[in-house]
Amino acid sequence: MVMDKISISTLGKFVGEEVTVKGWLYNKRSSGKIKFIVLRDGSGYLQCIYFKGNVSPEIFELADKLGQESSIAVTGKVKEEKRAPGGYELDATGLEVINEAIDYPITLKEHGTEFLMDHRHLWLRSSKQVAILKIRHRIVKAIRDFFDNKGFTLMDPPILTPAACEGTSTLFETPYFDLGKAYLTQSGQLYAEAGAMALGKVYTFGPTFRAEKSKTRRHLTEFWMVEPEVAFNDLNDNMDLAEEFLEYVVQTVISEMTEELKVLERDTTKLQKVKRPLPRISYDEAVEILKKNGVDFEWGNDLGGADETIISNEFDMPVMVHRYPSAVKAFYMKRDPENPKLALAVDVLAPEGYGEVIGGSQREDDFDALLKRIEDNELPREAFEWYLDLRKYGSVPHSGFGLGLERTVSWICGLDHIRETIPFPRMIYRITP
RNA sequence: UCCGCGAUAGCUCAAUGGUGGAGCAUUCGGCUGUUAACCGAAGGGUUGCAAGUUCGAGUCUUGCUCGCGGAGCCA
Repeated sequence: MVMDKISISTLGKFVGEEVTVKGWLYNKRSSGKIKFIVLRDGSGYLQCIYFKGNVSPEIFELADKLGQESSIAVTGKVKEEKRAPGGYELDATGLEVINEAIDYPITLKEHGTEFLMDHRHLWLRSSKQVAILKIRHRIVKAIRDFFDNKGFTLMDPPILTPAACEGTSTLFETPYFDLGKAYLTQSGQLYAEAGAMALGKVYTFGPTFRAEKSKTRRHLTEFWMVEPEVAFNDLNDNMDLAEEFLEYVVQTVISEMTEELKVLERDTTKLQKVKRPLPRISYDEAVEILKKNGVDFEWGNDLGGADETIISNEFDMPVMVHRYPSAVKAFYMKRDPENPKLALAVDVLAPEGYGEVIGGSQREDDFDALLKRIEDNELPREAFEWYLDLRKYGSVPHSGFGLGLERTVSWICGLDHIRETIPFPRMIYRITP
C-alpha cells in the first residue's frame, strides 16, 4: 500500500513498506547506473537510490536532470542503511516532479555573507540554518515553559509607544494620526511593571526595536526580548530567578537538541556547566578583575564589549555582575540603600565572549525618588504619569530582567554573528529580504 | 558618526605594472554504493563606478558607491 504525507523523521516506523515522501532535492550524486538523490523535507534528510534496472528509463533520466531544490515526490521501499545519512534509505521506484528548480543560486560549497544575506529567503533551507531555526524555536518554547510552569502570566505590551521607555536609545518613529508621533518600543518593561501589580508575576515576550547605528556582530535593529517582572522580588530574588531560568533554558536545549547542535559543530562541554549557582560579583569586583588584567578602567564607566569578555573569561559559566554605578544605568532602577551611587542592577554576561544576555534590576518603587529621577533625566513627566501611578497606589518592591533572545540563540548555537539567529535580520544597512 | 579592511566568471578565490586563471555551479560524455562523490571536455569576464599617472593599469593615485569588521550605544 502506498502511503501519503510521511515526514522523513518518522521513516523508522515504515521499514519494509513502500512510501511516498514529498520534499526538495538537497543534493544528488551518480555513478553510472546508480543515482543518489538526497531529499529534505524540513524534518530530516533521506537518501533515495535509483538503480537503472529498477526504474523506467524516463525516471532514471529525470533523476539525473533535476536541479538542486526541485520539489519532488519520491516513492519507494524504506530500508535501514548505515551508509545513508539519517540511517534510512529509500529504494526508489517512483519520482514525480512538483516544480523543477533551475540554477538554484546557493550551492553546497562556500559562499560569502553578503551573497547569503541577499538570498536569506533561500539560505534558510541550508542544514545549518534549519538547525538554528529549530534551536531558536526550542529556546522560545523552553522560555515559555519555564515561566508558565512557575505561575507567570504572559502579558503582551504595546509595540507602538508614546515615548522612550528608558530615555536613552534612539527610537524608530512613525506618524500617528492626530496625536503626533509614535515610537516602536525598545522594551516592554514599564508595561510589565503595571502587569506585575495586577497579576503578581508576568512576562512579556515580543519584538523590540532600537534605531541605534550599531554595527557589530551582537546587534540587530529588531530583536526579541523576554522580560519577566515580579512583585515583591528584590535584587537577590531577581538573580535567583535569572540563574534558574538560564540553567533551565540551556540544559533543556543541550539535552533535547543534540542532533541540531551536532550539525552546528557546537562543543557543548561549556554549556553543560551552566548550572546553579552562577557566580555573582559586584561591579567593584569586576573593576578589580579588569585592573588585574591590565585594563586602564575608570570607576564609574560602563563595561564595554572587550571588558565583558575579560570578565567572563575569569569564569567558565555565565557571570552575574550586580550593583553598577547608577549614572550608567536607567532612571527606573532603584538605588542601593547602602550606597546611593550604585543601582540595584544586574547584568548576566555569557561566556566565550558572547557578552550581555540579560540586563535587569530592582525597580524604584518610591514615588518621590522616581519623580526626581524622571526630572533629573529631563524626561517628559506627562508621558510617565501612569508609570508614577504605580508608585502612588499600593507600590511594592519589584524586580525583573530582560533576556535578548537572539544573543541567547547565538551563544547556545556557538555562532559568530547574531544575524543567523533570526529568520530575517534587520540591521542598519539591511532591510531586505 | 569615527577607525580599519575589502569589491576580479553565477559562487569562493588566484594573478611581480607586461596575453585575466582554478575549484564549485551549468552543459556534454564516463562510471552499479556515492557521502560537499569522482574522471574527461565545453561555455562563461566592461576586473564595483568615474577620472588620473604610464608606452602599457585587475595591480599605482584621487574621488564616489556598496559591503564587512570594530568603537560608541545596548539585549
